[in-house]
Amino acid sequence: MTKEHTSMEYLKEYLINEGIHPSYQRLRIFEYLDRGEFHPTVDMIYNELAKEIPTLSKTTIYNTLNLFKKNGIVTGLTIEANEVRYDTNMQLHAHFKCDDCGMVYDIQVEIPYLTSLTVDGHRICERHLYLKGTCKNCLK
Amino acid sequence: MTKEHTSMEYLKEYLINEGIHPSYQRLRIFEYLDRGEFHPTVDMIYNELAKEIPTLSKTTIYNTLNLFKKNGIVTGLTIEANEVRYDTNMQLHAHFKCDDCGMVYDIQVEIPYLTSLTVDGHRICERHLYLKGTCKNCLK
DNA sequence: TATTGTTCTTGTAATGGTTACAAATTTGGG
DNA sequence: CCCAAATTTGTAACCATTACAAGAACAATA
Repeated sequence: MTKEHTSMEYLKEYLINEGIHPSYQRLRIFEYLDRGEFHPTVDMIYNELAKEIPTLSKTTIYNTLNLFKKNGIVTGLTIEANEVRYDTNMQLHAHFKCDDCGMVYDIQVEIPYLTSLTVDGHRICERHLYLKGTCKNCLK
Repeated sequence: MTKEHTSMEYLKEYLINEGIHPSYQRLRIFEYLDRGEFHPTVDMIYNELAKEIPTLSKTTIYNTLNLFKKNGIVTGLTIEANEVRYDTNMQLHAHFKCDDCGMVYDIQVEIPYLTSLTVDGHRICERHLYLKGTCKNCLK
């Protein structure tokens, strides 16, 4: 998915094309993920969506995210050991996490090396580039 | 630390120089980590060392690894959400994890971009490049 | 060498994120 | 409208990690 805000109808089509039955919960979860550079955790998704979907269960969120991952439309970022953040932007890019405020930023990278299909004879399927430090805003 | 096997005496000096009191447990844990490209988990360290140090506690391993991390002589790799692997090689390098056998390989990288101190105005302190796929051996 | 305060280690219990599981609900096709 | 399949839900289980406090080892001093 791109970062532009997209209509529910479009997202529904998108899920169907990716072989995912677009149930109400799945659609809402995907829509929330796709809103921008949120990179939310399961808790963030739950806390936000439970306001509008009172019956929502955390298990559903886990199930849904695992389904999305299996179908390759979402990736989990394990920048920190104790929290997985989810991203719908499947294009090759890096992530910067601020140690102060916890914000995770998308970083566009131009590293031809990363697009290589193999390294030292190993076949590469996934690439994760994580940077940590103090962000722009917290440096002020 | 480099990847060459090093004597206990040298490791002891090294810990002292880094401001870490070299207790027996700390020394043995560090020695185990430094043996090669193991990148072991806490469980691996425990299972291996408990054979020779029957009183060893997992809490000690956690305490020790956290101390090592705080003093900057060890880094935790969060390639997977459910397991942290530990590395004494503090030089900038990437890691490749095989989805089949679970092995984690060191990858030497030559990416000037990664040594940059800032990106998009954020100050970078840590860099992690994780690759996943199928390793050389499992491809056969 | 005995003393004493400090550091280090250990076991148990608590915590928190994730998964397993089975019941309840919703959905789609005939 | 009804039934079978898929989806959602809540509870309980699981597992890695941390909190905590007691016990052991250590270092410094006299």
